[in-house]
This record gives sequence, C-alpha cells and structure tokens, in this order.
Amino acid sequence: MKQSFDYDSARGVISVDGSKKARIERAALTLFAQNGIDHVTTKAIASAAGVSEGLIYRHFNNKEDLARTLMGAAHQGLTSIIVEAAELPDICAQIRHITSRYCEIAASDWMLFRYHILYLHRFPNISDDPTNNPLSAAKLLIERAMARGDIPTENAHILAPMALGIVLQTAQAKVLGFVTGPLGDHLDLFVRRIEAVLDI
Amino acid sequence: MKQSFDYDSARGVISVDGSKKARIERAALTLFAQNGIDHVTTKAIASAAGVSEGLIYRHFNNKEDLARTLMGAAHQGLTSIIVEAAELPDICAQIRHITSRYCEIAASDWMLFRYHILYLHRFPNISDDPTNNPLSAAKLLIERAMARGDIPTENAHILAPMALGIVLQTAQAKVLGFVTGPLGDHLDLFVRRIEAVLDI
DNA sequence: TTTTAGAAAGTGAGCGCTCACTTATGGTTT
DNA sequence: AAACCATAAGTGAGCGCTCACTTTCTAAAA
Repeated sequence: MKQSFDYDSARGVISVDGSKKARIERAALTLFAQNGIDHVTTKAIASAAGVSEGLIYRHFNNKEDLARTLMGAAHQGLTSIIVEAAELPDICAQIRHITSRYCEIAASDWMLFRYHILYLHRFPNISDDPTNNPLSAAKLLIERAMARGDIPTENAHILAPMALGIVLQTAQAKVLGFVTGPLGDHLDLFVRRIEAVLDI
Repeated sequence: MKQSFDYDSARGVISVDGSKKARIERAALTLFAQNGIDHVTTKAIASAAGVSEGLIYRHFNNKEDLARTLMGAAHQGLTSIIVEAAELPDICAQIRHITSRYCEIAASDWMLFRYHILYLHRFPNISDDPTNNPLSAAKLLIERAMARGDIPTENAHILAPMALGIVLQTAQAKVLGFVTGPLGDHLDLFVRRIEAVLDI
C-alpha cells in the first residue's frame, strides 16, 4: 500500500497530492481532530473527501487503521524534528530549532497538531517505540547536553516531558480556547522558558 | 438531584459513600479513564457497578450527562486546589502547595486525574467559565505575584499553562507509559522548575 | 404499634436506530 | 474482452435508552 502521507520535512507540512487517497486522509484528519474519532462516521469522511464510502476500504483495512495511519504520520513528523535537531551544535540552537518548527506546524497544519495532542494516547503502541518518539528523542538531546557539561546533570527522563510541555501545554490551552492566536507569537518566551527549565 | 460526588478538599480525594449512585460514578470513571468514553457501554458500567442498566438512567439523563458530571467534579476539585492556594502568603508557598496536592491526587485517585487530562477537551463548556478553571486561577496567582513584585512582569496568560504544564505534561508522559512510578517522587524537581519558569 | 399508601429505588428484556463494513453493479482503461 | 476502479445500495451486529413491573423506603393515619 502506497504511503501518500509522507512527512515533508523540508516544508514542515504534510504533503498531500491530489489523489483520492490523500483527500480521504485529509478529510479524516480534519474531522477526527475536530469531532473526535468515534464521532466521525465513514460516510462523513467519504462525503467530505468527495468520494464514495467503499473507497475508504480499498485503501485502509478499517476506520481504526485509517486513524492509526494518520497518527503515525503525525507522530513521525513531530519526532523527526527533534531527531534532526541533534545535528545542531549546542542545546540552545536545538531548542530554538525544535520550538520554531513546532510552532510552524501548529500554524500551518493545526488540525494535524491538534489530532496528535488529543488522541495520541489512543494508540499506545505508536509511542512505545523508544527510537521513534518525541519524548525519547528529547531525552537523548538533554542527556548529551549534560554529558558535554552544557547544562547541570539532572533527571533527563523527567526534564524531557517538562521541556516539551512548555510548548505542548500552551497548545493544549489553545485547544481549550484559553489561548487564542498563533503559538509562534510566543516563540521567544517559549525558548527562554525551556532554557530555564533545563537550567541553562 | 443529590450530588454524592462532592470533592473532599480535606483529604484530597473524591468522597464515595456506599450508595449505588456512587458505585455507578466510580465504575464509570474507571472505565471511561481506561477505555475512553465512547468505548464503554452502559451495560459494562452497570455490570462493573453491580447494578442494573436502568438504574443509571434514574440518576443521570444519559451517558453523556454521566460523563459530564464526572468531569465537572474532577475539574472543580483540581481548580479548588489552586483557588485555595491564594490564601498562602507568597508565590513559592503557593507553588509548593498546588504541586504537592496535584501529586497527592494523582497518587490517590489516578483514574480521576487521568480522566481529567485525557478528556477535558470533550467538554468545552466546562472549562470556559473563567471563574472555575485551573488555567484562569493560576493566571490570577501569577498576576498578583507580579503586582507585588515577587516575580518579573511577563505574559501571565501564557505563563499559566506553562507552569501547570510542568506537572501535567509529566502526567501525560505517565499516561503514555514513558514515565512510571508516582509523580510525587519528583515533587522537589517540579517545584524548582516551576519557579524557574516564573523566573523566581 | 400497626396499617397503609404514595414515592423512590431498582430491574432487565427488548426496541429503534446507527454505523462500520460488504457486495452487486456500472463504468473506464488497456 | 479482460482487468480494474468506483459506487450506491444493502446488511446485521451492537448500542443507548425505554418502560412495565417489583421491591424498598418513608411517614402519616388509625
């Protein structure tokens, strides 16, 4: 089965060709993110995508498989941002890169971001791969910075969710309607506070 | 309708008498937190509570009403912790109090905590009341500390989710299985990093 | 204390309906 | 004609919820 939902790391968005499969994926992602997976019918996905219901089952085994595929793409995309950042020389540059890219995706594809935040926990097997998972990747960056002596040695395993949480919890507040406007408006604040959390 | 699910702020847990209504609520909370609201049938709730299915509808209008009542209790309980903290003299004491109580609840009633973290977004009308909502309450504490000159003036509206996120995102990591063991093990680290986020 | 009667609590079989998934049919390309 | 793609109609399992009925509680009347 062709994977048309590859993450385009150069542009920071999910690439979507004009194929019907891609239209199904985009329609499903939007509806899932807005209404919750269980409140979206396959008829509604087909209708929003402008295709027939049966076509969904030509490309995916079932609705859950579709939802999981979308989550896998989102998860992969967000993880790769952190993995890429390992190339950068110091932890400060890494933080700025990751934060900036996260804000970019939140702005350019809020539905993808929202879907990942709200429903990741529904697919436990996706995030339990320690090699492909934002928390593990972030932990690795932090541990390396500690080993280099760039930041004080501390419990990296707990600092990783804390650091990501600076951005993700603000995104959650945006989901709840508490925060309005683009996350990118607060990019500098994010970076400074993540540095504070890591005791830089 | 009698409200048997009042939050017991003296003990930090949800009080549950032996009534059948309370047993329905506890069974529903546990199943909802574990499996997601839409994957729990009313038959399963009744069975777990040891009552008939019809009894659920003597106490609640429908399944959604039950789920909303539970979320309201959880939300109220967690908000009141932050509101109570306003009595304390300085921001450091407030941070320690809130963090400590959050960890206590996560330990004593993890299902309640988990339910609140995972499904709050499903009930937008619950959190849009600015007088009864953890984010607003936290924002108020931060603004007052700024007014007193205890911490530098900054965007309190963004700092509030960041500060809560230190604990909540670690809790989310626990939901995902990345973090294991009680949150309370990291109480001191939480407090220090929240202070860092607020630039104390 | 006993009687009595209405209210409240409790039951569980089954109804109506939704929705994920299938399949028979029609159309298009090679 | 053969192979493939797409559709719309169809199906049945499973769900929330109802309702006729029973049991238990409460308290006033006798």
